[in-house]
Amino acid sequence: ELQPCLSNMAARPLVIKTSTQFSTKVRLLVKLPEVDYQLRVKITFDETLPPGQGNRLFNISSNNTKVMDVESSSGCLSAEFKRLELRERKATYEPRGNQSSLPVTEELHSICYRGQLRIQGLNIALETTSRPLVVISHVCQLPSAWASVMWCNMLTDAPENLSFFSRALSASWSQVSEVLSWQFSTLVGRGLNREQLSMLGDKLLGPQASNNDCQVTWSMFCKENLAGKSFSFWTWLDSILDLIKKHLRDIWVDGCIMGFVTKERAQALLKEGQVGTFLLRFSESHLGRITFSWLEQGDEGNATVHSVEPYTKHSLSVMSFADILREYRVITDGVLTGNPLKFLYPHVPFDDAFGKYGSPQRDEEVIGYVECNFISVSMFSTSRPPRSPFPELCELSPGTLDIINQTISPSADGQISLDHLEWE
Amino acid sequence: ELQPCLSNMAARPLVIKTSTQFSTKVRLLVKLPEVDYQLRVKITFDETLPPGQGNRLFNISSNNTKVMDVESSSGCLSAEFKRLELRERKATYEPRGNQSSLPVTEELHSICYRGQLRIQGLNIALETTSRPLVVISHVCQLPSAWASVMWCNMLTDAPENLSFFSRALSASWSQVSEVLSWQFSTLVGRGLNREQLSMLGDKLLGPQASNNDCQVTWSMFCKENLAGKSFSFWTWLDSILDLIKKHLRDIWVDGCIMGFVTKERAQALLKEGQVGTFLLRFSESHLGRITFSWLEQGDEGNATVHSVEPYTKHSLSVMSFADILREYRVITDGVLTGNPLKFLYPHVPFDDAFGKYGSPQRDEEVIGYVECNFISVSMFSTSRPPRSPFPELCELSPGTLDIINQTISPSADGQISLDHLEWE
DNA sequence: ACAGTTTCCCGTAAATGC
DNA sequence: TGCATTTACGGGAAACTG
Repeated sequence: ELQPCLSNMAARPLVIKTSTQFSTKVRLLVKLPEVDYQLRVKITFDETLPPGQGNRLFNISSNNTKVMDVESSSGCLSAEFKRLELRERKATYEPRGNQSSLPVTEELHSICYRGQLRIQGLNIALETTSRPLVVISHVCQLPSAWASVMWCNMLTDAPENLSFFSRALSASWSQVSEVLSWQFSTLVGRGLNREQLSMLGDKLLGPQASNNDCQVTWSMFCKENLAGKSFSFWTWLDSILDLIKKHLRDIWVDGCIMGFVTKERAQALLKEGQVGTFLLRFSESHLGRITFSWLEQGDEGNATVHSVEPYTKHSLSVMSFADILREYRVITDGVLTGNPLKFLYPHVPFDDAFGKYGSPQRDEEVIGYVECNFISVSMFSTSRPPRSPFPELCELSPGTLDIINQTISPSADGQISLDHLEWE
Repeated sequence: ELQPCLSNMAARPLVIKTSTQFSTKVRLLVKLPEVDYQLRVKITFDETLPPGQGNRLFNISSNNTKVMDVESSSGCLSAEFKRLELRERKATYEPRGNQSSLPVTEELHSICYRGQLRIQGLNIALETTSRPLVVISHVCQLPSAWASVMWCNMLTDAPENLSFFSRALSASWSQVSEVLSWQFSTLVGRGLNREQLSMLGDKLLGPQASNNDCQVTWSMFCKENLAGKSFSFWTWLDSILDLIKKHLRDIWVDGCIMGFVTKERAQALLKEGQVGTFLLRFSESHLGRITFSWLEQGDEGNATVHSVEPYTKHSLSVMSFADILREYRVITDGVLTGNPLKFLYPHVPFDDAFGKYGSPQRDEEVIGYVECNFISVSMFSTSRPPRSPFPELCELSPGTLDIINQTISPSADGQISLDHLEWE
């Protein structure tokens, strides 16, 4: 009865959330003579799953049988199953948590499609299986689930290997980087360039290893925390994909965001340019944040690079990043100075890069009110910094602090002292 | 079998959302001799509902039977039904939308509690009914539903009157104002004072009528739009309750928010005070917003009152209102001037009122970054206002505008011109 | 106690019904 | 078509569960 696969399917729902609707489609790739028959297809979930592995079990919602129709676009037979839903089958007998059990986002599942075709006296069984699926119960599991799907599809063509992650294969950096760039292309409309990928490779493997196209293990990619951080490489990168998707799509597509560049390299690049040159970078120490760094004139000819505290998704929901950049101001000792952001690295005048992202006109007149906006400001102070821009002084006694303040205040300006701080 | 009610219930779930869990409790108010019996109570939904009214019908989730237990606190018998859920029974036969059908938030329902008690040879049927309930399918219906519950409980003690809203009674303003103040007490921790209630009464009925304790109809309270607005009195008031609950609780409880005061009255009050006096008012033209108004020195001795564009829930989610007030700045012709908010009306120095609401310490040091905050600023300009604070000039030809500007700019400062604008 | 996982439910958006 | 009402589901938080 199990014939070689005569049909195939458009793999779409690679990650499925329980209690959430999804749909799937099978297509018959063989043209049949136009005779009078019905081809009824039935889907089942996890038929081929090896039992007793401690995997979760799911019931698929009822509408699991369909008659294939002629698809108008391609002319071939297809069946689309809509409004399907998975619900976990709480098995009291076979508890989860056996020895081997993987995290849920590495547990692979599949949909099986079966049809019976009776033609010219022959009885042909048609069957195919979806690509591996990951089933999650909450969107917060989606990044990990997506990583599994990516990794698995990158390294194997065998849809039936549902225990891939019990011993996940490694991938070469060139494979990984291609997949990453492709993710950016498809999800946010612009891939990653050589410099951006090189920074990512260094981050994942270190500079030597990524040049030599070393192997990236699944664990390095998705499970181990980055050095000194509390999140993995993919968790970090995915948080940035999400940030771009929600708040930075336009300026990302236009290439205004260098983004993947270390603090050291950003500093070096900016120091080559003229005062007022700036660039946009994703935070490496926090998830889903972006900052800008710019070159500011110090008072003895030695220009220094500053960065603002990175903006979160929530900040950007109040004000677009382009508006934040346009309206950014520094207040030094209570005096408002101009916007220090003049040239997007290397030499693009601010308005050439960001002029087109005008803040949308307010939808209604607010007659009678003083108009009021949030703007993003940094307070610099030459004497008594409001929230201790001199963290190393905080532990000193008040007396000592007074002496230091007195020493600093006559000659220094606020920006010089910032020179001594590290920045990310 | 229908005996007089021997039991009563703690009415809690006055508004129930479909597919969302709720619980309810019945208590037996009569002490029974301690004999060996079980008192089993069953709940049903909408038993007493008059049929054929076009009302929606609901099924209550299964756990509808319970044995009463002795409650440790009171010593009386009670049964708590937990994890109940309503789901609409889609009746294909009796469609909704009959002649009489009310909006869903005015459709009253009830839970019926029934017990059978066999004691000393007697067979006693116990029965009681909940207070009227409103069933909604989405939280956006909650304000209207809550209004119905309030109104109905204010005007009738008869729980069985489920068609109350087919001809809703009116209430006197004194009844309504008591209920409103009580809403503020219980929901946000501080009721409404005489001045606040008087403003609300004027808004609802006009000044004469509210002084004479006129009648407020259900329609005026909840259905008709306020004059010139696109929302009803209750919709507006509820949006403010919600704003306070989520973002202003502390300063509301401390009485820092005058809140309910018309623009004219605020203006008059502030003009009595010294320059820098300010007060906090809820927007009357938009839902769930708050603004501040302050007295600013004009340049010819005639102080004027300004208000900023009201803040929304979303604005306040970025920065607390106390912080917005503390950091508010005016920029006049590119020059930063100090915070104009000095004294909370009538005479409270800013820090005495708001000093205690320090912005919470940032949870982590952001070493190496220039600290950066949003602050709320207004740009005043003496010559060319950026986003037309002079709306009445917009229609003039550019040439005329130039002439006017030239006339104004030498002597005027930005604040004088604002004097001519209405403000809310 | 705790981490991985699921459930609960508000609030935005879209779909549906009348 | 427009308005009233419900459904869908992301995301924060709480509950669950070994």
